[in-house]
Amino acid sequence: MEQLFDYISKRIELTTEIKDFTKSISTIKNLKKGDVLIKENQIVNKTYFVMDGCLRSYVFDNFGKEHTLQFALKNNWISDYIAIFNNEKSSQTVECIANSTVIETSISEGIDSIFLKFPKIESIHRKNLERNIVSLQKRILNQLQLTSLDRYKYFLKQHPEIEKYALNYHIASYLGITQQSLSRLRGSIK
Amino acid sequence: MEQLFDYISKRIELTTEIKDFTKSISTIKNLKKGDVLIKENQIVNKTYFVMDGCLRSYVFDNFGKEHTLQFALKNNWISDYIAIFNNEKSSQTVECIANSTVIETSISEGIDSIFLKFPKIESIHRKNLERNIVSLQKRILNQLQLTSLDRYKYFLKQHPEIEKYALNYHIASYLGITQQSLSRLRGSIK
DNA sequence: TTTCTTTTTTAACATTTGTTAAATGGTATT
DNA sequence: AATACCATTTAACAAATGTTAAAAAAGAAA
Repeated sequence: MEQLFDYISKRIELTTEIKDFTKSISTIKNLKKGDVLIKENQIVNKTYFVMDGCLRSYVFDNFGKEHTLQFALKNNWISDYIAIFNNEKSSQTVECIANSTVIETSISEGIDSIFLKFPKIESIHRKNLERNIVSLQKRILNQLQLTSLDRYKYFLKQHPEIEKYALNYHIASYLGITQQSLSRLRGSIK
Repeated sequence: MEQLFDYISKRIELTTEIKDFTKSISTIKNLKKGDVLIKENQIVNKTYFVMDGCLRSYVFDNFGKEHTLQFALKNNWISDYIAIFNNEKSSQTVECIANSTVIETSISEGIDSIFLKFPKIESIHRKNLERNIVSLQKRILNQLQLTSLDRYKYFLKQHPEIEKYALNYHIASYLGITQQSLSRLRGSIK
């Protein structure tokens, strides 16, 4: 749990009270490759902080194809935030793509009520949201202006250790191309 | 100015103190089509709430092509948030694509210091960020799974009055296709 | 109206990416 | 080692989108 506090403390100092509260709603879990943490059409009241390993969130389209929204490596949060922020059932699947250790944090009492009790947590959360928006906007701009080859290169820079964990088709479905196209691109690099 | 307060009040009740503070850092501006509010490589210390009309934010790529990140219609905020949240110079251009009335809000004292003085504004901001993340994630998922024709249809639903304001190539550069391709798609609809 | 300017459409061709299917490579299990 | 299973690569062809250039349409200005 200290890993999470270390991570946050780099930006905002944490009181004992906040740490205790966070501990009270969190559990450390060891997960195996293939474990599914969130399925489609569920109520989402948990969010995950990756201590080690790799998780992936994705959706299925009408043809059953998967489209990857996010990879979460060490020190990243992952969940179905569309469901959480909109108070909807999940549309995403969150899955372990490697043996992982995570902190599972329960937000079943409602995130707004947490922020009411601990305004400092709202500040932490707010800053995370801002960083998240920056990276989502950058991803969109990349999608608009880069070729798929350049998107792939940029992706590898952004996710340095991803090739240890992710399959070819995981990455392709994040970039918005087929696994065959990605294979072609990889061939063209050499 | 009441339009902004009405908009916010639907979600959170506003005190006179907050309204007065907001007024003290805000000005109503009448703008003409073609006016540029933010240029590349500037310090960004303003954000804009559209009361009427339409603004657009976009970047230039290495070939001088424009890529649209956002259209802001009535009751929407727009600025270069990558610059603001990262404390960087602007990489985006924000431009009026129709005669517009906006509220220009100065955040030159730093948004963090504003939130320190008025925690309630931080809550309002936080909720806006959450909604923004939902729509950015949905846009990415659409980009991954929809054909350009379906993206175009979805875009029109999302921005009902956009055709009054935006040129063909504005929309194409938002969807990630050329204006010629968009023209083809429009032809195929009839 | 006429002219000038800008935007949109159309067309021919090039390039990229998708689709389908088969072959190859790798890993784990028996 | 042999088998089975899964992931990756390759190839041929189809479809979608980009590129370039010109024509048509729409708007603005004289």
